[in-house]
Amino acid sequence: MVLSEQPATLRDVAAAARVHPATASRALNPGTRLLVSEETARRVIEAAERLGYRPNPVARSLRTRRSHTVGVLIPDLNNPLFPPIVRGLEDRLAEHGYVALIGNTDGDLNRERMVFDQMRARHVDGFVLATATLHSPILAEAAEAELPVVLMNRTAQGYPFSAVAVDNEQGERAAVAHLAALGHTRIGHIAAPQDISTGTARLRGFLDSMRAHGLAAGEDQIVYASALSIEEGLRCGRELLTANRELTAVAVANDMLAVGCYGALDDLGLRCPEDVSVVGFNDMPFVDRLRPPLSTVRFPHYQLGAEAATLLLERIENAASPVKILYLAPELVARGSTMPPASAAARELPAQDDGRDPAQASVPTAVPLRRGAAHRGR
Amino acid sequence: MVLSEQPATLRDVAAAARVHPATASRALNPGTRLLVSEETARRVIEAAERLGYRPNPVARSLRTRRSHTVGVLIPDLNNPLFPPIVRGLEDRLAEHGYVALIGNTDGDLNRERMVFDQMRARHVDGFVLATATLHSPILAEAAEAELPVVLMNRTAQGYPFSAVAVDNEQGERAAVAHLAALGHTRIGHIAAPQDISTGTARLRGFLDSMRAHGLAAGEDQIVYASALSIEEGLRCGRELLTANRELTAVAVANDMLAVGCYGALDDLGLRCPEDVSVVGFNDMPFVDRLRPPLSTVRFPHYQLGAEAATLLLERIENAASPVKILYLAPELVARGSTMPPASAAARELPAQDDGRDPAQASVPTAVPLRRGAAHRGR
DNA sequence: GGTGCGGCGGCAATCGTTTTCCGCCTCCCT
DNA sequence: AGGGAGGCGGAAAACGATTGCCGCCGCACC
Repeated sequence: MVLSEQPATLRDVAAAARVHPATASRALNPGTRLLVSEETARRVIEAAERLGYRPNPVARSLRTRRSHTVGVLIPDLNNPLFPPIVRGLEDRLAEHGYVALIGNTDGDLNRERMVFDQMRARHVDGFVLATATLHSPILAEAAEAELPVVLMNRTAQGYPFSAVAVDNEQGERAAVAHLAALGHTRIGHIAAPQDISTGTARLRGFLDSMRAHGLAAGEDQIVYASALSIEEGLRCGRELLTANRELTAVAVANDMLAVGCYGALDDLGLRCPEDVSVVGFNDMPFVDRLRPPLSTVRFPHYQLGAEAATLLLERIENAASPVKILYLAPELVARGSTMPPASAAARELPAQDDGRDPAQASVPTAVPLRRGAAHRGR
Repeated sequence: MVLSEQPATLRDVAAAARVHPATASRALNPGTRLLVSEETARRVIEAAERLGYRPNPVARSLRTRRSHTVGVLIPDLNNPLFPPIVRGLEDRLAEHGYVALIGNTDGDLNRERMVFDQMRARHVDGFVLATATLHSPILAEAAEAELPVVLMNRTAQGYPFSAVAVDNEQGERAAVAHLAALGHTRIGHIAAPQDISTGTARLRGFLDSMRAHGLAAGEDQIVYASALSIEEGLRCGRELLTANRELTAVAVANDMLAVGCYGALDDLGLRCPEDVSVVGFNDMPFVDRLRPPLSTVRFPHYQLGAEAATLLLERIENAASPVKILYLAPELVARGSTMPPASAAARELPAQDDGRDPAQASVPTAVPLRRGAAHRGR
């Protein structure tokens, strides 16, 4: 590579290799390389190398109508759940020469429309939407325009979009099963917003599992969050636990809400897990650093993003490729925020799927009491 | 706006308004509008409106060599410190019609080079680098190529780049002053990597302030982290506190490290804040949710990003604009992780800037002991 | 009434690629 | 030896905007 004022263009390469620019183009593109003789290709490639030629992606995009850019709409990048997902997405895209344009929407429809339009104007080749709600107008618009779209994490009915999501029903059932196995019978639920697929699926999982365990699940045991924020978790936690003092456990549909719920417990003078067990959903980063470490439902974040990227690339490369819906299996991870209810007799705890006794992972200052009780019971 | 198969081009608009495409272009661009008659401009604009004309940014970029895109290099997007900063950046950029291309580097030079080259190939108009280290080869390269660059959060000596950063020395001095005011005399420091400006500045602030308070600050009181991760914080915390059992407080140069340090305290059977006070740096999201809530040094995250964007836009719009270095003032926020050392006689605590007694904010299960002890001491 | 000037807007080149359409040359087959 | 086929590569037209240059027209001044 030689240093020059202006970066080398295809014409320069062609001139250096004594061929026509068209030939140089063919020689340089793997797809059309077989159209030129091996000798010519070699000469062109060598010249390109020597001049440090970098194809101008703008010019290429103009001609091919491909920007090798995809738009990614994230409801809230401040939620630490998303960065690892985005990482998986970006890495997979990068393997194929694509880059991601990240847009925050804050769950605000106007904002969502703005960034969506902005990205369309920039001719992104497709979209990964982590913002789907029941009433997203942009889904209909994207379907209408036949844009390649993949829904990520949240799904939506009635659109011809590929999607990758978590089996939320199963995940929430596992959360309830965990609490039930510990001996809890009066379990509350803080539900995520019901215009989001994760909200309804997890609520369904909760109700299903409660019924399957023969436990009552009345309307007074459920509080509906209107957003996925710590503040909203605080509000819901307060409401649920003041209205329903007998609850010994809360299955929270989202870790951000669960973090808020911790705050509510503090406010009400309740201890976690001694007075109330809490289980979240998502296993977002840092919840294992809380006191007590949060029991929650885990799914592979990075993979979710990577799979979404793969699905989108399939649709971009071949518009006729089939629509796929991919579900990732969730897994309960028991930590310190769940333990048997204070009223329950001490007894053998069931083995946990990550091999850790939940009591061992809980607050040092709190665990010895419980562990002692368990030992006495033997 | 009328719906059509192909999106309207400038030619379509021109045809609809019965003018030449060149005239339409002039009429549509605010900068050149005064070159056409008011009547013509009106007609063109009206036609554009009617056809739902959206200028093709790719074609425009090809001609103007401006992509209205800037590259942003982030050392670790999983660090929750960065999302709010990026938000500020993106919002400010959006106001001026620019979008950000976000790139993670993981503190890996190879990765950094890859995304940097990738972004240059895409003809970004400038860079915001939050990844500067003493030895970043790309800084020299960017300077050589006279790219518009703004350094964010981290600075570097000897480059003609604008920068926006925190006054890290002052911040760390405030952290030490806080601990000293509580009565601590044996204070350790977990230093951030010394090839990063924040690492050296905070260490300098620590040493300065220790000296100013007449406190010893020997080499055995300092451990150097080799990365800004929780794991590294864990390692450093263990090392510092096992080597130096008399420490009653640790000033940690970074919140991620501080979170790891919490883990080290647990491992060693030490309680925070009763046995060891901890103060971090950055006030990244969620540290107020830890138990105990982390005392730390705050700076305005969103603003940092927004100012970086402004600085970069200045440089882009006018390459001759002066280089500016902007420092944001930090502010100590005292939470539950700091209290007077156990050995100190109980006494009036200085008023905290957030109005909360640090003891009140700490772990409910732990605080009563300490609070009781304090009461007994009166 | 002629000349000059200024405002408006058309013409065409240009940005750097890709791709379609051909023409040429070679080689092989009959 | 002639003709056809096929491989190779050149010419030129896109893609959709911006912009330097220039011409036209009208008005004003001498």
